[in-house]
Amino acid sequence: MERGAIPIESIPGGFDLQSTLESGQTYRWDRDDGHIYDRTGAYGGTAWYHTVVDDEFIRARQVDAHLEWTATTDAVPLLTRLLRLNDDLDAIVDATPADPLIDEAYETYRGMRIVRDPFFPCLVSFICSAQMRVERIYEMQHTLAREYGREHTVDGRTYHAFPEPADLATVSEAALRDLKLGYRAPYVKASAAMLADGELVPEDLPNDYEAAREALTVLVGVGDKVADCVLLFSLGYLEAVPLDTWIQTAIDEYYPDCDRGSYAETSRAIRERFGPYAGYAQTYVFHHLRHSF
DNA sequence: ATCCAGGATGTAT
DNA sequence: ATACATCATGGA
Repeated sequence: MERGAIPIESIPGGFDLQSTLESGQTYRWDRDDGHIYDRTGAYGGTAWYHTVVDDEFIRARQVDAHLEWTATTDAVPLLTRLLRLNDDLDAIVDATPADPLIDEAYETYRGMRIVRDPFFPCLVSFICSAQMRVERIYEMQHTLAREYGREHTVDGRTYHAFPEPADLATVSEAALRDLKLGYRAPYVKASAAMLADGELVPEDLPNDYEAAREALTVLVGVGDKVADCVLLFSLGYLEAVPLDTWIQTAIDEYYPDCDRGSYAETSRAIRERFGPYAGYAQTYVFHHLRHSF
């Protein structure tokens, strides 16, 4: 195992590991203490988190102004990619128009970053997110990894990667339903098969945001909202604004003029108001609304 | 018991 | 294009 520490001061705009990993963006990091998704605790905690990505095991925590890690390889490049450590948060905040709600969210959770999750686990987690609580989405992804993900043994303990598309494409729908995926089971299986067959290649998606969103909806169980989540939390389209129930409530209360009736038009109105990093603003507001509840 | 949770799909208009 | 019922599961 290798180990290291990234000084927080070297991360432009600061960093907060807990809010980044426990804000409903990614479902691929587990806390060592087994306590998933602590909605009551204050941020700035020093818990260890771990994940398996690209056949590598990574463990990380934030303490004493450092992002500490141990891993089966040099984790700095991986952490930089997964947690978008090169994003200049100050510049992103500066580029976002002043707004009371967004300013408050940025102030409260400053340091939280958009993640860059691997495509397939991100896709599956948000297909599963339909009409589902965040805590249970987490459970479903954990179960999928445990049942069908490749095993990694580290210090005598077993961890699991997330399954590949081909792994879930060949699983029966009934088996997925047994994992409590409900009506999402056939969606996951069908989309996994499409990816395994190369019917959609994430790397070949158009650069244009709206075109990419439209292209993603060919997958089963993927509408505009899930597509936006994948574009934002995996593919780096920082203007993507997932219009979920929480954000819709915020629109009703704070930005009623942005509600244009349809998803596409409301999305455009929100993006015109909040700019090229509207996805960052959305994620801060989403987390702020849920966490302050 | 009834409602709701990071929605999408099939069908009818 | 838009409106509606339907889709599992578990917690409040």
